[in-house]
Amino acid sequence: MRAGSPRLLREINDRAAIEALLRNGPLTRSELERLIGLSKPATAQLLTRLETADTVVRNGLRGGGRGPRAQLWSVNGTLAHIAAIDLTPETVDIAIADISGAVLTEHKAPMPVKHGVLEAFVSAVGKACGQAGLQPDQLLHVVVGCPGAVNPANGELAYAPHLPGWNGFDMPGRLREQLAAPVSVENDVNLVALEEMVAGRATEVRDFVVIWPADLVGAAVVINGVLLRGASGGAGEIDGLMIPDRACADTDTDRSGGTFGELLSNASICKLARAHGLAARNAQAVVRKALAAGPAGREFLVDLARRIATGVASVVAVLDPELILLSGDIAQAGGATLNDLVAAELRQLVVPRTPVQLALVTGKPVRSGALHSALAVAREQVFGLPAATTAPFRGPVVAGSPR
Amino acid sequence: MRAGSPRLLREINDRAAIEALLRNGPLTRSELERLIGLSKPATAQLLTRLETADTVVRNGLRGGGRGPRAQLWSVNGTLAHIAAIDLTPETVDIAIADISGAVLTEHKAPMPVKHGVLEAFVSAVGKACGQAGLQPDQLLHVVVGCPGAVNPANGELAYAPHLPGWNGFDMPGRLREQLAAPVSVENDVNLVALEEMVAGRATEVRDFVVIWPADLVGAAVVINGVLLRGASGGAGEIDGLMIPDRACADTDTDRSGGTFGELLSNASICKLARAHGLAARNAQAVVRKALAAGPAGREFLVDLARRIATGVASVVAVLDPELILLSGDIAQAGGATLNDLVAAELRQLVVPRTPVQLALVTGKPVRSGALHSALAVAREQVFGLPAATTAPFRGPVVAGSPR
DNA sequence: GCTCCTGTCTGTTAACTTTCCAGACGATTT
DNA sequence: AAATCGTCTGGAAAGTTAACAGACAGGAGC
Repeated sequence: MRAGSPRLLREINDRAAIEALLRNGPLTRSELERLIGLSKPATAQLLTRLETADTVVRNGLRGGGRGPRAQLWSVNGTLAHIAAIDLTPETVDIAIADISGAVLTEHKAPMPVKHGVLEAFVSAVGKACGQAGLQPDQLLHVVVGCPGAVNPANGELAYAPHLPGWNGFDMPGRLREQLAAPVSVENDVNLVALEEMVAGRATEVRDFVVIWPADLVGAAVVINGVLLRGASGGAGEIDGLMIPDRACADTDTDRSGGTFGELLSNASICKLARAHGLAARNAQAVVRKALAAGPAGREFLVDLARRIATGVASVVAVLDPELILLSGDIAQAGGATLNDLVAAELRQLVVPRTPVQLALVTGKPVRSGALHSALAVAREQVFGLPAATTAPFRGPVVAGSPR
Repeated sequence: MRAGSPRLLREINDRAAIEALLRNGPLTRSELERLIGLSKPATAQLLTRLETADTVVRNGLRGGGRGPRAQLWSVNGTLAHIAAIDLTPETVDIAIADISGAVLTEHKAPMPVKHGVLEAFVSAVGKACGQAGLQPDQLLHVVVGCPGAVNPANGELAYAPHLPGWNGFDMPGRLREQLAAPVSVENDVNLVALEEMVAGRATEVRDFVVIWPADLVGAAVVINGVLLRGASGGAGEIDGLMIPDRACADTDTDRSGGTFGELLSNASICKLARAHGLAARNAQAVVRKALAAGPAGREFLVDLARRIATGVASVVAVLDPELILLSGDIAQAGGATLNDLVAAELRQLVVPRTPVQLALVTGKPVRSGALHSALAVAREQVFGLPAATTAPFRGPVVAGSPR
């Protein structure tokens, strides 16, 4: 720790004011006073200083009460812009926002099946930027959420990415080069977790895990309010976890050495369903069918829950989190029924009584999470604000809407 | 974030000075200036202020160079005292230290087999305090390291504690009552991890896991330099982890559903050894014998390493830590050979190439870890210093030794 | 071997700067 | 008339730069 002169106080107070303005939208001077705890003259001086530095701007007047109309202030959004991108095998979904968090424009485009993905991606970003009146190289930061995880050593997508055409090269490096803007690539489940922490089920919780049972099982781990990425970007990559098959129905699996991913693959789940007399073309459909069917369906769901819970048990044994969130197509299809079955099975496997809930997936969690992630990077760079999401964030400010 | 007046500067600077003095032992004013970055008059004023508040004391003079002898300053150790205790089924090992980290006295006593453990414990603490010229109720904080983990809900020891006589009541509560001092009870493996982070193999690493393969498998998880305890104190309690038995030799285990602890129990390891033609009365002895034996011994060690690595793989899949440390009797007995076999097996199970090393267990890691833990609590209370061990700690100051 | 000078370091004092606070005052709006 | 906004004035708290007196080691000179 180092000591500081009065100059340090300035920095602390400026940052406090900027953070308050970002969080709580346009504010009058007196509101800002109360939020950051400075006196009237100090706050006024601070605002004029930040205004001449172009950091804050006047944003209308607040009337209504007695006395003269108060000046409203907000952070100058045009200081910097960011892009948040949800990249899937089928589509790319782009949002351009300014540093205040206001979304300027959105753009969605299909991705080609195999060749030319990079070109399609870059042109979609270019189009989105154009709609916002920007060039891609004016973006302060770009966050791309996609399946898989980037290996920090060589930048390649690892952990069995389901993104055809994106393998075998330094993905963030190539994007950075093509867009002439800083790019970071983040696992999609991690971004969902970020979003759940910011505006979903995990706002009151500091340690939680999002589990994504699917053809490619993923998980995101949040410890102490900070997303855990892992030494090689592989935290939460539990697809390869070796777990025993504890399903009651015999589906001929090698009971001594299945991976979590194998046990929850489409094929394996459909096989399990057939053993219970159910048939459908994929896991999601099977689960829906089982919910509609009677006792046989329930038995299948119990077996499925046992498989899921056995993997979740490993996570709970290692981390003992405050909360487990289930997300993804299968969990959504299974709804509260499957969720509760997993919770019940989990209780029999581990000592902690960790609550299991369905993730609150509304809207576009991956893109939203990417937006928050990019904003955190940009705000750290521009304002020196700490990027760790500690205090609850009250959601982005909508452009031009005074509160 | 809140803003601050000049008074906040005082607090920041005082804390910086106290931290520098705690870390780097007795310092002259000019050394302190350089460390915290204040000017000469400000530092001098700060020291006289802290001296009149009894927070720092003069600690001899530094001669040798030109000019007058410089005054040495250090934190007033007598401000508060703490106790660090290593509690095992057989013995209790107590150290009393002051807030500067100087150990005033040590005391070790045997524990009774079944009855009267509480009384024996309290009397041992009383004796240790007496040697230091204190009463137990003068202790600002007491940290007890022991096997198992305390359930925060009711204070009872959980996770199959191997501490006879300590079950079925609110352990920290009862100790607090008997000693009339604040007590916290911490898992012993957690304290070993803390010690490895402060002065062992993990000083350069922020995310690591200590694995303790034994009759009761434990693990300690450190994320971002902070020990993870878990929502119900159960983080790292991987004894109950469901893993398949991947040993080649058939020992008649239920391949579909063993727990990690069952596969590494004394009985199970001896059975595995017998399948390889080795016999001894406990796991530690078997491992030693296998090291001495030839190829058959090696085959057994490979099988043992497969069991250990399968459990470790679950941890790596969830956390992707920078480092895995093996500790405890079995790992010690197996030495580098077993360590390397585990590392090799682990590579076949997971994507990350997590290094596996033997813990650097010298001296008394549990008691030492308890000491650091108690000091962190005391320093937070007395000086308002943040308790998270972020910056590397350079070891406690030995009583009365000027540097 | 002794004395004295010099350079360097310690610790203190004084004057100045930066930052914030308390309170007063005029202007504005209901 | 009452409340509120924005600004102004004087002062308090904290730190910085600069200068000074005193202490001590080392070397020069005898």
